[in-house]
Amino acid sequence: MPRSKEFDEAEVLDRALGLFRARGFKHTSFTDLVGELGVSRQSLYDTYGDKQTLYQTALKRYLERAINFMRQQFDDPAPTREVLTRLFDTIISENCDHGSPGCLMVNSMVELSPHDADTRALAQRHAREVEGLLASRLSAAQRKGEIAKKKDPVALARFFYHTILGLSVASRALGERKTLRDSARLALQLLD
Amino acid sequence: MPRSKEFDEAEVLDRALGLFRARGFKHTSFTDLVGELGVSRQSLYDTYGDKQTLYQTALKRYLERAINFMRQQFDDPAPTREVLTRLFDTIISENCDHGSPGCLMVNSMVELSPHDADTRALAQRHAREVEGLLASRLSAAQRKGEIAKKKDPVALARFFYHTILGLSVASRALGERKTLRDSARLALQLLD
DNA sequence: ACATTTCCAGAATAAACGTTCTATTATTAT
DNA sequence: ATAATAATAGAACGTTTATTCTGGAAATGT
Repeated sequence: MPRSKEFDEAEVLDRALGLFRARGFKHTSFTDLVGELGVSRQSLYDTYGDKQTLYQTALKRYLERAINFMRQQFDDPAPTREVLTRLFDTIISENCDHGSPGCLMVNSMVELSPHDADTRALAQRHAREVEGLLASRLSAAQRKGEIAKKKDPVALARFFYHTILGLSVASRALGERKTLRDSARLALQLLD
Repeated sequence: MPRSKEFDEAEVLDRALGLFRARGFKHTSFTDLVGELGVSRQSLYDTYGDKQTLYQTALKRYLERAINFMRQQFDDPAPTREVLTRLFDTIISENCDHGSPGCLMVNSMVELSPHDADTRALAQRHAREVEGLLASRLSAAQRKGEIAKKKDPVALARFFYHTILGLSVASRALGERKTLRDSARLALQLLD
């Protein structure tokens, strides 16, 4: 019967994700992966398929985690303003504090979306999901009178999503955490 | 004495810029450039240096144009709100309407800034310039009473810059022009 | 003990890459 | 006309790329 795998499939996938996130798809060679993951070339192919498939798998995992995290934050019964503030701060920290890797989805949107239909589809689906979560929380907050009622929650949700995209780019290339937090605070004043 | 160049150096540089902008640095091979610019390999090397230098030259040209355009928009004595609305709309059109090429600076920030110190420096300098232009126009508008006075114009300027970054990413990967315009309108409500 | 399967190290392959070289032709200023 | 420069096409070079192949060592379940 088979010999069992010597590495943790999920953990190695996460480390691959980290490399792709920091360097991008094209700038991460398969040899880089072999060297830095500590797993042999053949094992990587056997386990995850080719480079493109590995990337897509990592990206899907990343998006799933991002959506779950957001859903979980929005389960918090605290005031929406607080919840959103915490969410933005977490996103900024997450993007800034690990050697400026930015967000894998944003990196993919810029590097791959124009050439790769699959990535483009993932990006569009993810955008709709995020906007949906934001919009439903915002309209609930409006019903509870937590935030101003005169703005369209869907438009507001899209705007906040665009803000997150901008902060991710800025964190990758400029990376001044305090400045980004200030920007997030300012964006949230649109709730008034 | 020398034979004169058969191609317009500036025009070919602009076309190279367009290719880099649409596909990114790594995804644009030198052979692509030779094929699509209609200029021979050797002439490209003789005129612009190697691929990296060509890219940097194109990027600098792009940034110079962007700053000049912004400066020119801000020379308009019209109300700041109108000027900013027009500016955002132009940026969105520019990024959306040409086969989703996005913004070359944003693309560079994501693809190259983490590995390349020169690109990173260019990104930071450009960010400061844009923020500076925005901030001075905003504080002038505050003095004239065109917009609310209670917000810090520097923070507001940074926020608007981050908004531009976000819209550029969204235009590249999602590209729904009307949605982006709505977002820009919403961001500008922070002037109240 | 044995068959099975996975691991690993590294060679092999074929294509694409950036870059340089060669050779020829065309144009200009003197 | 001649010397000098720049254009062209395409071969050549050495590297790097993703991927596959080879062969052997290691470990597991029966």
